[in-house]
Amino acid sequence: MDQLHLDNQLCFPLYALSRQMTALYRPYLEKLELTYPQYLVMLLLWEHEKLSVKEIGCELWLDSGTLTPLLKRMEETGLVDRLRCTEDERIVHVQLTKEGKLLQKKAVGIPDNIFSELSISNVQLKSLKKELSAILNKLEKK
Amino acid sequence: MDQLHLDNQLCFPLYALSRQMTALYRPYLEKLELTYPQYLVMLLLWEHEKLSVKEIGCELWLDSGTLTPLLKRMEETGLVDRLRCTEDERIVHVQLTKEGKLLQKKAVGIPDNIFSELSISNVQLKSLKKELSAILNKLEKK
DNA sequence: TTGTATTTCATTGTGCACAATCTAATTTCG
DNA sequence: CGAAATTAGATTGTGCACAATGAAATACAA
Repeated sequence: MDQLHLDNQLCFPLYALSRQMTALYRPYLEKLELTYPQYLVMLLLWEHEKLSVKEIGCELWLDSGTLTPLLKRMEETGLVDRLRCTEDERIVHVQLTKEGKLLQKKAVGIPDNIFSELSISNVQLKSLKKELSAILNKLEKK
Repeated sequence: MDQLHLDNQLCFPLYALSRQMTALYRPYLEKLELTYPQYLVMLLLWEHEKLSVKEIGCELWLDSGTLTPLLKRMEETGLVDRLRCTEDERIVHVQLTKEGKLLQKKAVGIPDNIFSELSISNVQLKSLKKELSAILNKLEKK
């Protein structure tokens, strides 16, 4: 029954570390009044002028049941606008408000701060990221 | 602003892969009527006759706000007993019922099934687990 | 011993995640 | 064209996570 020991599970450190990493981000994100998933949406929208809910979900591996209420909260706090597409009314486009765009300035330092708290080498960080991404991309999206 | 690109974040693949991994477990765990965090509690209790809520939280990095309702649900489904300690009434001990112990037989095959779905080498799996655990253990528990 | 601090768990409230279901819009195909 | 299938989001319900607070029991110090 060795496989059933917690120590022998890959998934557990993945699960635990993922939560602890978002806990590392939390104090920084609180200053911007963002949660970690909201921060991920902001990262996407700082890169792309306009994205549909579908596109955001595709990037973040999240479905509308998660994104719809999350984006509504972000709309309420004035970070994004949600616009029903006129050509295809099934689609909702999301884009940053002026305030949302300005928030980028306050977020610039976050990755460096997190990195320094981790105290691992840049090389190791990148190889780890690569390994995790490789596994992730092998898992089929339903 | 390169650091603010989704692709350059370590935390994102960690977050996304963690969720996708629990999604891999889901079909197997549904047959046992367990969620992934409940499965982690079962792993601990299959190894240890009796654990306090505190000890479970310490192992899984979860607090009572998460564990209390989770353990109550597991008590309702008949997997565990929750017993207030008589020597120190602040403590609640958790232990498996007969049914809970028997469930181990049905769970034995799960890790191998997950492993085969991942299609990565055993060596890579172990080194990855080790790296993640190392980072995790460097992060201070509050 | 008595007041204070600490420990352990429970409770409340908010925000994800995600399955299941629904609605409306669009596409496809006979 | 018109019915059936597909697609994009929204809704509902359940179960985590976790901050903040509270309550009760124990430890500890003066």
